[in-house]
Amino acid sequence: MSEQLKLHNTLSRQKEIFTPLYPGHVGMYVCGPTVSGESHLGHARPNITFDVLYRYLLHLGYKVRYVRNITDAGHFEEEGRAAEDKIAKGALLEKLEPMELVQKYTNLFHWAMEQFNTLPPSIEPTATGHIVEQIEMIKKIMDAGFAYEVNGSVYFDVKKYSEGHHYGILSGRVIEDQLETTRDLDGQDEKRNKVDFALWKKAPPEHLMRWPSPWGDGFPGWHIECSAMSSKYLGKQFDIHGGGMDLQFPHHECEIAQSEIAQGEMMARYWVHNNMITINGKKMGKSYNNQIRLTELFSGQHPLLEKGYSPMTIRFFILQTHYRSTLDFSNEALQAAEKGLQRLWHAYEVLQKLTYVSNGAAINEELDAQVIAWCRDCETAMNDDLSTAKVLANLFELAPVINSLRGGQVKMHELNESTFEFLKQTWQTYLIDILGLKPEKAQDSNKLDGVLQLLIDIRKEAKGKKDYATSDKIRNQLLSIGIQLKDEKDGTVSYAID
RNA sequence: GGUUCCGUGGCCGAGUGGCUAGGCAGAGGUCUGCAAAACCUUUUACAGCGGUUCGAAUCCGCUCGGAACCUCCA
Repeated sequence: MSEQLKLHNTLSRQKEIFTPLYPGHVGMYVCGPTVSGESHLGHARPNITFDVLYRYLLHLGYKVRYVRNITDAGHFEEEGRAAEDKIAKGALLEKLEPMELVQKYTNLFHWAMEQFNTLPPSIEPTATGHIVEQIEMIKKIMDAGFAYEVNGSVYFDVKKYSEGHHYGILSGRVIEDQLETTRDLDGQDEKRNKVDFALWKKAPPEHLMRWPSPWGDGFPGWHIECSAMSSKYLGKQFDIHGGGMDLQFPHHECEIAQSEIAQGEMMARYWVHNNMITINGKKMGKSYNNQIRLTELFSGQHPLLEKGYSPMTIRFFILQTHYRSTLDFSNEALQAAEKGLQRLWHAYEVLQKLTYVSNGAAINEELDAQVIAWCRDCETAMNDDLSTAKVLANLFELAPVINSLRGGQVKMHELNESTFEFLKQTWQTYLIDILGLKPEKAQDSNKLDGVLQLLIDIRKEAKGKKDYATSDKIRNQLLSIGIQLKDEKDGTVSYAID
């Protein structure tokens, strides 16, 4: 009775059973970052969410092509540098080279994603690398009569589109309302209607990024890249399109309209949107001036941060909430996550060291069944629209069982061997492979381990002689540098390094 | 104003008609030379008011409060 994966489809506003277009294969497109600035905590959410979806699809045995774009074309300026630029007209090297800026933030983004242990997408296309494809698509839309040129810019005619198509199908917007609020604000604009959006923008002389086109020098509009690149790599129609909820309108709505006209099909079948990260109840975003950059988050260098938080703590923090709920940032919540994750790691490490032994004594049927149930429920939870929070809750339920096996409160023979193997496999599969968490502490080198074993021995000898001054000194000094000794139930001593 | 969504115990957060969520914090206990860790036990819930139902945190209505989108935004 294996269950099927269900995903919440924004198009229907319901959870739907996921069936790929082509059996065994999944095409997934996720809107990536605009690399005109440094990534902040908000950016971590979609990338971690869709990384988990990607990993889960792989786990289910699908061959997945995961495409995540880099938006590196547009009206970019770097803060603090734009002003200088206008003055420094001299040497080429003194000027801001747009690709330099874009490269810098792309590198930073990649670095952060690596910290979060996200798998790289199969293809990571850039907007600047697909100008030709975008121009071609714009031409198609013009030929079809759904776009018009004004002064070297090209706009999509939303009003005309809406006469034969449902503009607002994704976001639930009503075109008439949009048109009405328009009239007052119209005027100086080149657009026929305010709802129209740019496919191509004419570049003013001082504009840094520019490419030649049939309509003169300019740069692509804000939505066309996703339509052009997704169809190039995933086909006219593909399975999953993901991104932040704030992209539903207008970005994804525009993508749908463009693709519909250019290739006559609804581009994606399942639209998956993650919710926002808030801070003090407000969305973290540029316009609110409340974003915490990832570099600041890791280092703790930010007025709102009491300390730095590791990438895995943040990943765990994000996965502890369902991806469609808002997630409120606070130091308290992050610190709770940090401790919770530590507990999970401890149990994971203990589990790695356990091996099954049985003396033929009776199985504790109740416990055995309960362990199986918690393990099985991980799959059920993931299938239910990626309930990562529930998966983690199950692992937390299992943690005391694991610790008890180590501590002796529960004997190994109380579990069936198959149950124990299932337990081990579940942690490996869900914690490591699917949720993508990984141990962060520096690999314990053999030498460090040797030193610690020596200290543990000396402490043991001291304790044997009731020389508690010495034994406590070893324990306390190690603790002060972040190494915690743990006296286990069975008399052995283990340690944990911060 | 329009569209959409949310309001769960000290904090964070699952759950969507009946069955313990979970984490962090707090309390008590076991263990310990004392601790820590670990294990066991445990207090405080479903914004308010009405309705549907044998039964609602869960469905419906209203009220109050909050958020997102409608402009670049993950």
